[in-house]
Amino acid sequence: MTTKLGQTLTPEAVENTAHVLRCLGHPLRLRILDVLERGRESTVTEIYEALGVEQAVASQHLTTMWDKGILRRRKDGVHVYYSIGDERALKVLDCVRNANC
Amino acid sequence: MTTKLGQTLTPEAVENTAHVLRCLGHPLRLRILDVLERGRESTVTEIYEALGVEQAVASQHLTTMWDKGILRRRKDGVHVYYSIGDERALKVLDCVRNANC
DNA sequence: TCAATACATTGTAATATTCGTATGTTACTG
DNA sequence: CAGTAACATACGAATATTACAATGTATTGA
Repeated sequence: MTTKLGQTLTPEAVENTAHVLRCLGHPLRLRILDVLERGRESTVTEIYEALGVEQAVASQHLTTMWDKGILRRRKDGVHVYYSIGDERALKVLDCVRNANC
Repeated sequence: MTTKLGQTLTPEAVENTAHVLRCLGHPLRLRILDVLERGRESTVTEIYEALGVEQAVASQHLTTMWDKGILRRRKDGVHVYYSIGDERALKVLDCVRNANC
């Protein structure tokens, strides 16, 4: 017989990891991270103008990433500042992009 | 004015990265990686039995990951042996799972 | 209070994913 | 060659994602 193949990961851990990775796996969301990576903090307007997309689309993706804990957000008057809220996201990007991890 | 926010990543790099991450972002595919991580190499039968899913479903996901270069496959007679073909996949998993990256 | 700016949310049509079933293909065995 | 085991593929229904347009909400300033 071969080695017994079991799974060590809990179902919750698997689901959670899958959600985060799937969330990162979208071109626009990756570009948002790219912008935030060099700008540290940006408003929604800065982001959607930099990326050349509809305001609503940017807002949707930002909210999605905020829901997953990937982004952090801070409200100041009429502006909402987004920043990276989970350093693992950047690590993941480095892994896939440059293979230097 | 604020700092000009441009994007340094090429569209191809973004698309490629997104595809890989999205591919990893599926519970069953993560569990497949988990099996392969400890077993080094497994047949389709071993995998779908270990995970308790339909043979066709496992085969579909395995082929998907093979297409993306995440898995490697080797045919030996009537068996097809799958193994991890891109170490970055494991690094990404470590990042998201344990945050030790 | 009115208007404008900055974001978020909702509704929806187009598209993509995923699973299960059925069917094909290939390699082996008798 | 017939039968079977191991995998892959094709197809369809259910579901999820996405972008866009429209609308809602909150904050600020005149």
